[in-house]
Amino acid sequence: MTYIHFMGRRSDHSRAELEELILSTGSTLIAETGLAGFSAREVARRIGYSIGTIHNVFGTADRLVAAINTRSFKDWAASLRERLNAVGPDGDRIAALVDGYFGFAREHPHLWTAIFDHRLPPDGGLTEADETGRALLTRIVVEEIARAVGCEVDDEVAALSRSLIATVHGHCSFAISGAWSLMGEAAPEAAALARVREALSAWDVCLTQS
Amino acid sequence: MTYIHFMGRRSDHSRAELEELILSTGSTLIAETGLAGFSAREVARRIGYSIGTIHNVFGTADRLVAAINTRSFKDWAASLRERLNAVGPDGDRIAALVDGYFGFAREHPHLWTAIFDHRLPPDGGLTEADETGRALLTRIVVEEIARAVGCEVDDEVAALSRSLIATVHGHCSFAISGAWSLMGEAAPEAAALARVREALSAWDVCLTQS
DNA sequence: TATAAGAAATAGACAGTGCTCAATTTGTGA
DNA sequence: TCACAAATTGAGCACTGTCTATTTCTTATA
Repeated sequence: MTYIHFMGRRSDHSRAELEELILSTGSTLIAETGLAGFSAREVARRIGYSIGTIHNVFGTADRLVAAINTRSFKDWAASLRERLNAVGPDGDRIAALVDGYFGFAREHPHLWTAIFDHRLPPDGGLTEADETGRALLTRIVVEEIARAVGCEVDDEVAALSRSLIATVHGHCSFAISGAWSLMGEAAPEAAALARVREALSAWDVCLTQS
Repeated sequence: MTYIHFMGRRSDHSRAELEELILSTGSTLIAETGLAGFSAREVARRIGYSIGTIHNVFGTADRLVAAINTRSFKDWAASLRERLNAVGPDGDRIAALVDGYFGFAREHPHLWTAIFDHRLPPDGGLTEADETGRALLTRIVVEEIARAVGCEVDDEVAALSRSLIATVHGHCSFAISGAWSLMGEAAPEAAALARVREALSAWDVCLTQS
C-alpha cells in the first residue's frame, strides 16, 4: 500500500508535469529566440525553478534541446497528417506533402531550423524515444510515396522516399535560411514540387518498361 | 614622402598577415573540433596574440566565423573547378559536379557543416566580399548546367541550377549529418545524381516539345 | 507519534565563453 | 632624441553549462 507518486519535496509539479513544463517552455524559448538564443538557465528562470532542476530532469542542455526537437518533429508529423486528411484520398497528396514540409518550416522557422542545426556531442546519441518519435515523419512520407507509385512499401520505395525528402529538404533549407532570396529565387516550394514530380514520373516510366 | 604602410608597433606580422594567420588558424580549429568547439579565445591562444587583437581585426566572433566560412566556400569552388578540368570537356561533367559537392563535404565535414550551421545575428548581414566569394560556387554550377542543356545562361537556367543545387545539398546534408545512415541509406550520392539527371532530361523533353 | 531514511530541489562554485576599454607598449616621423 | 599615434594587451563584466554539497520535504518505519 505504498504511494510511489509523490516522493519529492515539492508538490507544485509531479515529475511528469515538470518534464512537460520544461519541454514546452524550452520550445517556446527556441521559437522566440532561435537555437543561438537558447539557454537552459533562461528556461529555469521562466519556470521558477533553479538550473539544477533542469539538470536533474534532462541531464544535459544538449539532451534537453534534443527532446525539444523530437517534440517539434512530432508536431510536424501531426500537421502533415492533418493536411493529408484535409485533401482526402483523391486530392493532390504529393503537393500536400511538400506544402506540409514547407508549411511547418514557414510557421515555426526557429523550431524547424533548430532541428537541423543542433548536433549532439559525439558520445551521446539520441534516445530510443527520440529515434522513434522522429521516424514518424519518414514513415508518413514512405506510405504516401508507395501509394503514389502504386506499390507495396519495400526497400526500393523507402529509398526513393528518403531521396525525395532530401530533395524537398534542400529546397526548404535554402528558402528558410534566406540563402535563396539572395539568389533571387521566387518559388522554392514550386521548384521542389517540380523535382519530386519528375522523379515520380521517371519511376513510373521505369516500372512500365520492366 | 610619407610611408603609410608600417604604422603599427609589432613587426611580427603586417595587418594582412595577421588576418591570414587568424583566418587559417580559425579554419583549422573548426576543422578539428567543429563549430561547437570553436572559440575566438582559443584562436588567440594558438597564434600567441591576445583576445583583443582578434576583435580589432574581425570585430566579432560571428564575423570571424563568417569569414572562415567564406574561405571554405572558395576552397570548395576551387576543388570543383579542378574536378571539372580533370574530367575534360567530353567527360561526365554533371557527375563531376555532384561528386565535387559531396567530395568537399566528405573531406572536410566540420568545415562544410559549419558553413550551413552558422547564423549571423539578425542585424549584421554578410560583407560584400563574403557575398561575392560565396557566389562563385553557384556561378560554376549555373555555367555547367547551361552547358549541359545547351542553352545560354538566362534566368530560367539559373533557377533550374539553384533547384539542382538544393537537391544535391539536401542529399549531402543528410549524408554528412548521419541522419541518412540511421535510415539505412547506402548511396546518397548516387540518389542525388539520379534526381539531377531526371530533372535535366525532363528539361530536355520540355525544350524539344516547345 | 516520533524518527530515520531518502529523494527532489537548491545554492553556489568552477571553468569556460564573448565583448569592452583604459592602460600600455613600441615603431615611426619630426 | 622626442613625441605621437597606432597596435596590443588583459583585467573586468555578464554570461554560459556542468557538477557537488547541502537543504528541505515526504514517506516509511520503529
